[in-house]
Amino acid sequence: MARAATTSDPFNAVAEPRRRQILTFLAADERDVSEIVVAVGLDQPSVSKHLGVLRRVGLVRVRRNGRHRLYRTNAAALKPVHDWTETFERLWRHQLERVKERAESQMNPKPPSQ
Amino acid sequence: MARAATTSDPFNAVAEPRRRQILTFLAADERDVSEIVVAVGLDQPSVSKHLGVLRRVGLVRVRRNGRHRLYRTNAAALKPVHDWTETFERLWRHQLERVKERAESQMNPKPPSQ
DNA sequence: ACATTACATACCTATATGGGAATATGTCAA
DNA sequence: TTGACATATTCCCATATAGGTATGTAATGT
Repeated sequence: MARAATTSDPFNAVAEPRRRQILTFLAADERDVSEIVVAVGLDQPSVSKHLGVLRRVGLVRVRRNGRHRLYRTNAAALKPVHDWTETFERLWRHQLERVKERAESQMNPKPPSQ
Repeated sequence: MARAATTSDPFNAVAEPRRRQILTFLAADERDVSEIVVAVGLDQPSVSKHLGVLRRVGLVRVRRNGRHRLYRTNAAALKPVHDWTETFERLWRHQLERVKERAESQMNPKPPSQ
C-alpha cells in the first residue's frame, strides 16, 4: 500500500512544515487567506489546499466576512498529538536526569564503588 | 514537489500509525525485531523498514545481542513534537474554559446584562 | 448586468512512500 | 564449513501527495 492520507488525522496534518507554519501564524489572530499567502510565501491555491487539509481535520476554523474568509487555529485539535507525546514525557525526563547525573559526576568525580 | 521525506524529522516519522504503535510498544522495554513483528502484525521487512526510519530520526536505539537486535524507544527525540504542541496548550485551555463556562451558564442561566 | 476581488477546486507532474516478495548480510551452532 | 536463524536491503507497484497552472464560484461595487 502507499502512504496514508494526510487528511486522515492531526498527526499527518502537522507532519507538513508549511501547515505547522500556518497553524502558528493563525494561533494569535484570525487572518484571511491573502495574509496567509504572504506569511508562508506559497501561491494562493497551495495555501488554500493546506487550509483545506487543516479544515478537514478540524485544526482550523473558518468564518466568512464578505469576500474574505477568516481562518484561525483550533488548538484543541492538537491535543491528541500533545497527549500522545505526553505519554513518553516521563521516559525522556528520566533519560535527561541520567545525562545530568553523569555530567555532574564528571565535574566532581566519585571513586568507583567497590 | 512531492510529499516531504518521512525520514526528515520526528513529525513525519510519527505521522505513520504503525510507527507510533512501534514506539509505544518499545517504550517500556527493549524488544527484538521478531517480537515487534508479532506486536504490529506486519511482515518482517516492513517492520525493519519502519525501524530504519525511526532509527534515522533518532526515535529508537538499537543494541546487538547475538543474532538479535534489541530496539528501544528514545523518548527524548519526541520532545520537539511535544514542545511544539505545547505552544498551543494555553489556547486550547482557554477554549475549553469558555466551553465549560457556557455549559455552566446553561445549567444556571443568568439574565442578560442590560 | 458586468467587472473585480477573494477563494476554492480541478488538473497535471514529479516524487516519496508503505507493503510484499525475493535476496543479501551477519551471527551462532555443530 | 555448512546450515539455520535473525535482520536488513533491494526491487516492485499502487497510491497519495505538494505545488503550480488554469478555471470555477461567491460576494461586492458601479
